Amino acid sequence: MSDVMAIGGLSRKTGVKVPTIRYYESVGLLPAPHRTEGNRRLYDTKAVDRLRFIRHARELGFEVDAIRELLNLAEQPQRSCAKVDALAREHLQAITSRIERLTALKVEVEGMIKACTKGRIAKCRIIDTLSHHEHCLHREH
Amino acid sequence: MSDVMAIGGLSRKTGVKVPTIRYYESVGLLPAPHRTEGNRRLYDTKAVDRLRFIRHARELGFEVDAIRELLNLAEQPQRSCAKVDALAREHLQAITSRIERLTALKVEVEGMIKACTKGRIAKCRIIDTLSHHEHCLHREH
DNA sequence: GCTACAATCTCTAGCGACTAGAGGAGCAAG
DNA sequence: CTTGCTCCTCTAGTCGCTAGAGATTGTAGC
Repeated sequence: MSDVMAIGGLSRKTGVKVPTIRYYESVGLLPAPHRTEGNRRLYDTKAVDRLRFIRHARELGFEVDAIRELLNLAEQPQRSCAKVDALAREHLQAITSRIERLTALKVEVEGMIKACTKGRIAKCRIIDTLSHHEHCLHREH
Repeated sequence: MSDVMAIGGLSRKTGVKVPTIRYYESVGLLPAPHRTEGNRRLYDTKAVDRLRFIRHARELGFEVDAIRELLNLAEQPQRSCAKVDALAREHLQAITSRIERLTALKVEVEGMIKACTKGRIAKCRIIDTLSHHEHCLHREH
């Protein structure tokens, strides 16, 4: 197995699309790799690991800025991982509040749909609810 | 109470920012209003209602395309509201699947954080988990 | 060596739903 | 009359990519 590959090889190994890899380079998640004489990017297995890390963090919903920080931290093995923990907790908090918000929306929309009597639009409870916020269970959205 | 107002008045009455109102006009959610001689937009109470409808639907997470459809339907009171019902159900489905996905992420991130022993990054379970997808509970994210 | 064709390069623009800012004109109050 | 607010249009930025144009490089078959 060759441990040096072009961008297409890296793409196949990680499942990350070629333009996305270039994008990650442009935003500083991946370092600019060596190039061939013909100006093509050459990657080694370290790049594979790093890209898998990025990909996995993205799948878990971490934002690019957070991933940049995580990558920096990962390169300083002797440091305390308190910062890493904090970043993860921050992310967890963001996920939790998104879930809460969506759940509240779900309740409202479900209520709207249940009220629908499948009649004419003139009497449509859904249209009506959308027109009048005060019909909502919660005012805070 | 004057029933004709400039864009700032409409903004104050609905809580929608001025540039957002102009944006809604540009994407066809609000019709182009009459103008004064000095080229300023003039709105009436119908615009207030329509904007409140838009705003409320947005707060409930409906996308602009769906809102455009809902507004068209709302203008045809004699039609059956089956389409409205379908749009709402579609939206509910989207909310539900977003919640499911986020809940799965939450479980993973919580697991990661719990595994953290607050030591050095070299042994950090969070960094480790991010590096190795196979440590995850579910493979499908 | 020559010819296809695939892979890669850079650059620009698009998505959705706004938001921010520049630079200029209109308008009411002091 | 001038200050200061509101309004106008236009452009560009946000986020994380994705799609495409047009040019170049590399490779496989003949």
